[in-house]
Amino acid sequence: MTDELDEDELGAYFGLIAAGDLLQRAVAAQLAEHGMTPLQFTILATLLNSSAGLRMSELADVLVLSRSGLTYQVTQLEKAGLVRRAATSDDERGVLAMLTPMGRDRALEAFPGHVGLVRAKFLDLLQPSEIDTIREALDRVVTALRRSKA
Amino acid sequence: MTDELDEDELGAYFGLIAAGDLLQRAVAAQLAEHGMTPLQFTILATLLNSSAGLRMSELADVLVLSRSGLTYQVTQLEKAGLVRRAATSDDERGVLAMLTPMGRDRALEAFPGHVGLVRAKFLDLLQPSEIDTIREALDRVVTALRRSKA
DNA sequence: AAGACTTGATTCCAATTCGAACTAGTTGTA
DNA sequence: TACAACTAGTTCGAATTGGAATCAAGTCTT
Repeated sequence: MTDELDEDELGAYFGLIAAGDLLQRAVAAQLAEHGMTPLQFTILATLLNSSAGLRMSELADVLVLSRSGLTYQVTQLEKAGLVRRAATSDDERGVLAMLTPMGRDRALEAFPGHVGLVRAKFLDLLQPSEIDTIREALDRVVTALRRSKA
Repeated sequence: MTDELDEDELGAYFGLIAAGDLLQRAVAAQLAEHGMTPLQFTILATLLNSSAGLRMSELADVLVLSRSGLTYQVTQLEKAGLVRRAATSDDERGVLAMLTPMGRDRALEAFPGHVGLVRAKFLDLLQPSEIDTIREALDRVVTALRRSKA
């Protein structure tokens, strides 16, 4: 019995994976219109809340991305003029990533459409009680998975 | 109000993305012990149900993977001796991918652990009613997203 | 204060993925 | 039948990602 999943279980599992993937694809398609990938949007959105900039390491940790991967993306965003690197005052080794004015503009431009898509393709399809259940249940799952990773 | 998401909405959205990602990572870590990636496992598992083999195109479509991506993976699996290619009888252009006996063994070996992980990190953390709600709600989301893609 | 760890970030390399171009076999049509 | 359009699969090139190695700067121990 442990080596099988019944209809409902399989449905919930596939639903989770498929819904997550498809939603991310839809988001990707939409962000492409703004000339950015989901990861790049996430970086910009994160920096939007930190006007003083964020350390590369902090940013990588928040985004659960490898250091080298972040270095690559920040370099891309820098070439595109959306992000700039700055030295940290205290630690000579540190590098701060922060938005350029254009980066801020582009992030703010992309935001409404992103939120609109999430609403249209996800939240608007659910009852408030379902949103509640999903939030609560998946939070439990996320907590468990994060714990077992450390 | 449309350009903001409240706590609950954000929680459900992040939960969906995070739970999906983390679960896939956990699955990946486990399958790595069997020397395969999630995609490779999915390919093997799919072929497990088609003893006569599947056309490359069909397989790519089922897995929502590009043709070239599948070519690459099947080549890898072929090198590993888990899959073999065969000619189709009717269409000279066609190629069938099918499991080797070893491929079948390896897929069957990996299966219980995979199911066990999905249970331990996901299903066992949820009430039956929650599983039901998630399955139903996400199915609606998946349907909507698939429709808007075509 | 010197030498040994540790830490922040980048560089380099291998793996994976997609799309475009390509090859070969099919189908349709005049 | 011959030519055009199409289909199946592969190959090639570009982008992305993670891990190992590397470099520079801090910190700690003695």
